[in-house]
Amino acid sequence: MPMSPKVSQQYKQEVRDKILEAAETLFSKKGYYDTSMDEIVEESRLSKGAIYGYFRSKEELFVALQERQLEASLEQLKSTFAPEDSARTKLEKIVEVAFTAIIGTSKKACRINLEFDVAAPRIRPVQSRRDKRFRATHVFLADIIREGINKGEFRRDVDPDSAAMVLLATADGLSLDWATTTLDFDWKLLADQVKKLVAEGLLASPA
Amino acid sequence: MPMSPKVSQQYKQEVRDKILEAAETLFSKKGYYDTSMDEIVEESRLSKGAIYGYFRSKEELFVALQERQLEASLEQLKSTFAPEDSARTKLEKIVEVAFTAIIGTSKKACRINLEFDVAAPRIRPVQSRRDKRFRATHVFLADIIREGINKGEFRRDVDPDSAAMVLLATADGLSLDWATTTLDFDWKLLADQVKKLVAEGLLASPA
Amino acid sequence: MPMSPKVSQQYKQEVRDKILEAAETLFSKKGYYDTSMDEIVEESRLSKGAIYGYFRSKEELFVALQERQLEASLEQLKSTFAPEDSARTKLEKIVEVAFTAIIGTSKKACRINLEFDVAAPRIRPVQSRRDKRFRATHVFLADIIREGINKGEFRRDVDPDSAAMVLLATADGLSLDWATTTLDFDWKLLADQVKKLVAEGLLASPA
Amino acid sequence: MPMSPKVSQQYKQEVRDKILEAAETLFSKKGYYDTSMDEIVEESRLSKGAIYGYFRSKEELFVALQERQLEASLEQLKSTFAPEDSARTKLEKIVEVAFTAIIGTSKKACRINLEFDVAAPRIRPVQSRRDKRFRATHVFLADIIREGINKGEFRRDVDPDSAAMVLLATADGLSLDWATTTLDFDWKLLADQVKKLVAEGLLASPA
DNA sequence: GATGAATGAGATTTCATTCAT
DNA sequence: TATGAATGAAATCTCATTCAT
Repeated sequence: MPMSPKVSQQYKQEVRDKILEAAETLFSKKGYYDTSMDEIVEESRLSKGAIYGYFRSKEELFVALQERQLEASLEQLKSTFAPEDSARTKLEKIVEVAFTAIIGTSKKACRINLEFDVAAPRIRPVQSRRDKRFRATHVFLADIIREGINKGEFRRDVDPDSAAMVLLATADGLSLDWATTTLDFDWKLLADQVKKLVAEGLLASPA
Repeated sequence: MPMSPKVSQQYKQEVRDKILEAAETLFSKKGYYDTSMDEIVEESRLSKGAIYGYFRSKEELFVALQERQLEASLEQLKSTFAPEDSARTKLEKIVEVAFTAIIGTSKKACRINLEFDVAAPRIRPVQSRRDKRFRATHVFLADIIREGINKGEFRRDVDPDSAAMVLLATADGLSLDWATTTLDFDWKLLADQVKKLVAEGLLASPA
Repeated sequence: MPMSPKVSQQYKQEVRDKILEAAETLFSKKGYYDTSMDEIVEESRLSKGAIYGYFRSKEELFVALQERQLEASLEQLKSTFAPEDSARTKLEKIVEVAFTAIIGTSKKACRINLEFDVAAPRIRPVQSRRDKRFRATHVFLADIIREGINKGEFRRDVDPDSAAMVLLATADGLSLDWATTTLDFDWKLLADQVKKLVAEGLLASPA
Repeated sequence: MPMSPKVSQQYKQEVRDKILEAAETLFSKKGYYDTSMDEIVEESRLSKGAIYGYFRSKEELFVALQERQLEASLEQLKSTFAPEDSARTKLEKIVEVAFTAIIGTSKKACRINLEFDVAAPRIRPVQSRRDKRFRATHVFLADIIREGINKGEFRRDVDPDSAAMVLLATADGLSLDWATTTLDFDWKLLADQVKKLVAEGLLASPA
C-alpha cells in the first residue's frame, strides 16, 4: 500500500510499533512459546518478510518489547511526587501509582512482565535489562527511605536497603498474584492497607 | 484384574520419582518449553516409553510435578509454631520459615514455582492448584492476623484479609525476585527487616 | 488362575480362541492398524506375554484370524443343498445362504473380511489364502453352472467361468457395500431379486 | 488482506496436485497406514512443511484424495449414452464403461478405492462422501431400470431399487476382486457375460 | 510359564527462518 | 522492498516387541 518513494522514519516507527503491539497482545495472552511468528504476522496484518525486516528473530522481537515496556515505568514513578514532599508522602504516592499501574490496568501488562521474568535467566539481554530496572527501582526506593530516616520521619533502626527490597518484592509479588490468580478478591482495597502498613512500620514513633 | 503386579508399588514410586526429579532439574534450569522429552529421557536415564508409561504427556508430567511441589509446603508452615504462641510470634516464625524456604534453598525451587505461575493461566489443573494453595495460605495468614486483633495484640484498624494478602504478595515477590535477579544483595538480612516491619506495622500501639 | 500341572491341549485352544475373538472384535471395529496390541491385551483379559506366547507377532495373529474365518465358510455353503437338487435350486440355496451370512450377521464379519482384502496385497499369507478361497468358491460355482448347462437347465451360451465370477463379485460387492454404507436400504429384499435375476439370466428359455 | 498472491492460483493448484498424485501412488501401492509422510515428501520431491502447508494432516490429505477421485466418475458414466437410447442399450453401455474403468485401468485406482471404503466407517468425511456417491449411483441405475420397465422393455416384476443395488454391488465386487486377487483370469471376458446376464435377467420375455 | 515394565525406532506435526520472485 | 511459499530440524508421542523377574 505505501507508495512513498522513501519510507519515512515515522512510517518505519509506526510499523515497528504495530509489530510490537501485536507481539505484546499475543505474548501476554498465550505466552512467548505458545505464540508463533505466523500468529504475529496475522495479528499485525503484516507479512513474514516485513517482520523479519524489523526484527532479526523472535527473540530479538521479545527483547525489543521488554525494552519498550520498561522505558516508561520508572520515569512515571518519579514524576508522581514533588521533591519537597515528605518521605512518607512520597512513598504513599508511589504505592498509589504502583497499585494503579498493576491493578488498574489489565492483567495483560502483568502477564507479559512475568514472561520477561521467566525468560530472564535464559536470555542474556532480558536478564541484564531486568537487573538494571531492578537496581534502579531499588535505589530509588532506598533513597527515599534514607531521606526519611535522615529527616527523622522514619525509624533509625530501619535498614533502607532491606526495606526498599521488601517494598519492591511486595510490588512484584502483587503483580504476580494479580496476574496469575483467578480468585476474586477486592484487590483495590489493598492500596490503603499497604500505605497504612508502610507508614506504621516505618514511621518513627511519635514519642 | 492383573493378578499381581510384577514389580512392587514401591519400585514404581521410585521410578516415578526419578522421572519427576529429572523433570524438576531441567524445568527449573531451562524452563518448561526449552526442555525436551529427550532431555528428560537422558537425565532420568530411562527410555521414552518408560516415561510415557508413567505420564501421558509432557504437560501431565508438569502438572504432577506441581502437585508434588505443593504437597508439603503449607503443612510445613503450620508445623512451625505452637498454638499457644502469640500471633506476633506465629507471624515471626512464619516469616522465618518462609525466608529459609525461599532464600535458603537453591533458586531451583523458586524458578520452577515461577514456571508454574506463568503456566497457570494456560493449563487448567495448574491454575486450580495454584488457586487452591493461594487461598489456603491466605486464609491461614488472615486467621492468625484476626486472632492477633481479637487478642488485642494487633491494631484494630487493620483489615486481616488485606494484610494477609500483602504478606503473601511479599513472599511471592521475594521468591520471584530471588529467582530472577542476578544482582548480589544480602538477601538473608531481609528476614529480620521483614519481621520488624510486620511487627511495627501491625502491632497495637502500647499506649 | 489355571492350576493344571500340565496345561491341557484344550486349555491352550481356549486361550488361543479368546485371543482371536478379542482380535476379531477389535480389528473389525477399529481396523488392523488402529488396534494396538495393548488393546487386544485388555479385551482378551490376558497379558502381553501370554499373547506373544501364542502368536509371534501382530501380523501372525491377523493371519491366524483369517484362517479361522475362512475355515468354515465354503464347507458351510456346500452343506446347504443335496447333490440331487437341480442346479437352479442349488444356486438359489447358495444365494439364500450367502445373503443370510452377509446381511443376517452383523457388519462385523464383513468388515473384517474387508480388512483381509485390503491387507492381502501386502501380506503374503493373507494374499494366498484369499486367492485359495477365491478360486475354490469360483470353481464351486462354475461347476454347478456347468452342471446346469449339461443338464439342459441353463442356457448353452453362458460361459460358466465368467458367470461364476459374476456371481462371486456380486456377493463380494454386496458384502462390501453392506459393511461400508450407512444408508438405509432394505437389504433383505435383495435375496429374492438376486434369485430371480440369476434364474432368468441363466435359465434356458422354456421354448 | 494479502495484497497479492506471490504465486499464481494455478501454480498452487499444480503443487497441490503433485502432492495428491504422490499420495495416490503410495496409498494405492502400500496402503494408507503403511505410507509415511516422509515417503510422500520424497515421492512428491517437496518438503514436509510444504505438504503441511497444503494439507493440515495426513488424514486431510487422504480425504482430499477421495474427493478428487470421486469428482469425475459419475459424470463420466452419464456421458456415455444418449437420452434416446433404449434402457437396455443404456445399461449395456454403462456396463461397458464401468468395466473399462475397472479392468482397463491399473489396479491402482481400485486399490485406493478400497482404501477409502475401509476407512469410511472410521473417518467421517470419507463415509459421507462414499454414501453420497453410492446413493447417486444407485438412483442413477434405478432410474434407468424404472424407465425400462415403464417402456415395456424390462419385466414388470423387477424391483428397480433392488436390481440397481445388485448391479452396483456387482460392480463394486468386481473392483474389489480385481484389485485384491492375484489369480489370472480373463477379466475382460466378463463384460460380455454381464451384459448378457443383465439382458436376459431383466428383459421382458418376447411373448 | 506368565507377567507387564521397559525399550527405542519411527510416526506425525510444528514453526522459526530463508529467499526466489 | 515486500511477500509468503518453502524448508527441515526438532518436538511430542506411539506401539510392536523383548525380557528380567
